Amino acid sequence: MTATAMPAPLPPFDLDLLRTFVTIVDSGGFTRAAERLGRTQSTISLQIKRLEDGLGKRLFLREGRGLDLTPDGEVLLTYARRLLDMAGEACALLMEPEVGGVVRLGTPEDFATAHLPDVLWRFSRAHPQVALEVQCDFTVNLLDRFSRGEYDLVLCKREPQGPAGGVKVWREPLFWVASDRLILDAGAPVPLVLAPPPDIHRKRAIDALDARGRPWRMAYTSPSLAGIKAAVTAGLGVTILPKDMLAPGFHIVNAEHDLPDLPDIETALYRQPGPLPKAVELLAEHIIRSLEKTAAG
Amino acid sequence: MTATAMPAPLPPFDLDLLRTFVTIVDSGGFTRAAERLGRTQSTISLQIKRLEDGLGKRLFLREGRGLDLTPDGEVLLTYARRLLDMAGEACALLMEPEVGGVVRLGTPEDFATAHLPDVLWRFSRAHPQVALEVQCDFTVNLLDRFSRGEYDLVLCKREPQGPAGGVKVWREPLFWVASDRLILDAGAPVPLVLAPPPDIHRKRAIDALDARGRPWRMAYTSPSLAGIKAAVTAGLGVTILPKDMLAPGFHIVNAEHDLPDLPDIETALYRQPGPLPKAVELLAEHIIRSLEKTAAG
DNA sequence: CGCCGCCCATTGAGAAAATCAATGGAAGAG
DNA sequence: CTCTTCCATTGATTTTCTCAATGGGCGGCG
Repeated sequence: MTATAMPAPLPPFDLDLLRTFVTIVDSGGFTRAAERLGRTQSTISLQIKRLEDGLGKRLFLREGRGLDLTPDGEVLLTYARRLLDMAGEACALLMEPEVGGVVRLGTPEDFATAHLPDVLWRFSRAHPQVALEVQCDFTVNLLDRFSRGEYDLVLCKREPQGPAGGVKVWREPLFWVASDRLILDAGAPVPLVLAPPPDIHRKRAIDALDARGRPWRMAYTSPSLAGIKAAVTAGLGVTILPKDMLAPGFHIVNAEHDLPDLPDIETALYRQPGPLPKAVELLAEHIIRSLEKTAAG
Repeated sequence: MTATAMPAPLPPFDLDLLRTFVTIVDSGGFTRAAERLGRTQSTISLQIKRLEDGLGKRLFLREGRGLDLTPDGEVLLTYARRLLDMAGEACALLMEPEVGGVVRLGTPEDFATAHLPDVLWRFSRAHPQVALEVQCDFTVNLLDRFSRGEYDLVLCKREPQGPAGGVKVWREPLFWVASDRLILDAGAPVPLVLAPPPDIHRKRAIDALDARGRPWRMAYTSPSLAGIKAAVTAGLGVTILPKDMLAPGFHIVNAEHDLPDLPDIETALYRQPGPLPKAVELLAEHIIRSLEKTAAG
């Protein structure tokens, strides 16, 4: 799935050296750090020399008696701690017995189709003992069932300035789309192809048109993304979709038909409050981390 | 500042090995990875062996032709990528010329007093060329001036389910506190020691008492935390504070005087929209990272 | 003022580890 | 069946890391 990446630029880092580095800072001296790490003092000294030479930056100010960090040393220190923490975390996770259990995830159908397959595939490979129960539904239903505890996690669409509490995992602009077959007179009501009422896209579309005073009519209603795409392909009307969910033959027609711009759609991950089973935490972490790389601000 | 930490548990990680590992995954084979990394194939093979032996886990399934990751390998892969990314980021930051400029930070006074000194001290050591301009004010004023662009960053108190957009950096419960000297009849109005009107604590206290139908009177008003503490110490009334801000001689009197529980107070960091100067980004990152370790959920 | 102790830097030798080139074995392609 | 491809293994070579010993700077203390 991942494209071949560059061979990595120049990371001359050695976690052992970084550990020595933070140990020195925490214990307040080369000699004490040597004791704590079970090495000789000269080894510590050389390790720091290696680190400094590799970076081309001095890390400590040797002012006779006391040790002091240089600005660069201070910067490196925070990263060193984070790197060591993360390494320890990874290690702990790997040493742990395989996680198992069930995770119930609620998500909008379109999001599941567009962005989740790869994410969930990777997760299930990493944790084959975890049973995933993914259900697709409308945002309002998702939130409703979530509040009744029927899901451990839900992904929900929300307004860019929507309710807090969740972690934003995705954001993208929405466009009006139609196929070539659509014939639309400038004066006629806009034929809409949308999901039935509790759908957030439906609300978006109608609100935007009403705000502009543009007449519209509901041409086709389907709860599934496939149904909507079929209707749009058939030229029955226009719908709204994010850019990367266009089917073949679809075009963005915002400009062509003078349709109002739509606010961005934001998807957030919500988890049940309180302590959660390991498997749930892992999936939540995984979803957030997997999507944060690609999600536009 | 940081206490001597444990010597680190069991860190058998080598970033070079991890880089080899992800390169294999990305390029789809030991041999190709060897070319890309400028090593021989046998070296790659031994490096993976080292990784696997060190972890005591197999990372690849060698099924004749194709390579496949084991579940453990899949887990390690995500961590390996994150570790390498972070190392690269650290490297890039260190190689960059020293950042300079001015950062204007707005913050509530009590938060600045309790949590910021160490955080800002470390930042100024890491980036001595950055001039920090910290101003303390009430939340409403902070937000107001922030919206006029007078601050690059603001820390603001908000309700646990407050407005989105900021990053939560702190959360803690609030308590009613008083000193020994306070004499309070059960029936008499509660004497309050609070900051003047645009203060969020003031609103909290009054709302909670009103909701309970409990009479109160404003006994003392001071815009500064020091003034409030002085008044409470003098026994003039009760105020509300987070647990770790109690002055000597203060006690939590929620139960003793049957005062209503208060919702948690949450502090969030807001930054101006759009691209920001490097120094501002760095300080924002630094504040978030420094506080996330200690902040309660 | 000068001695002593503490702490970090340096040096050279020895030990350990990583790399390489070459070879072997297993599995798919033709 | 043969040929190619790919990973595992082996032994020699080179590099790197560590150690013990020594040197230099600085402050405390007599």
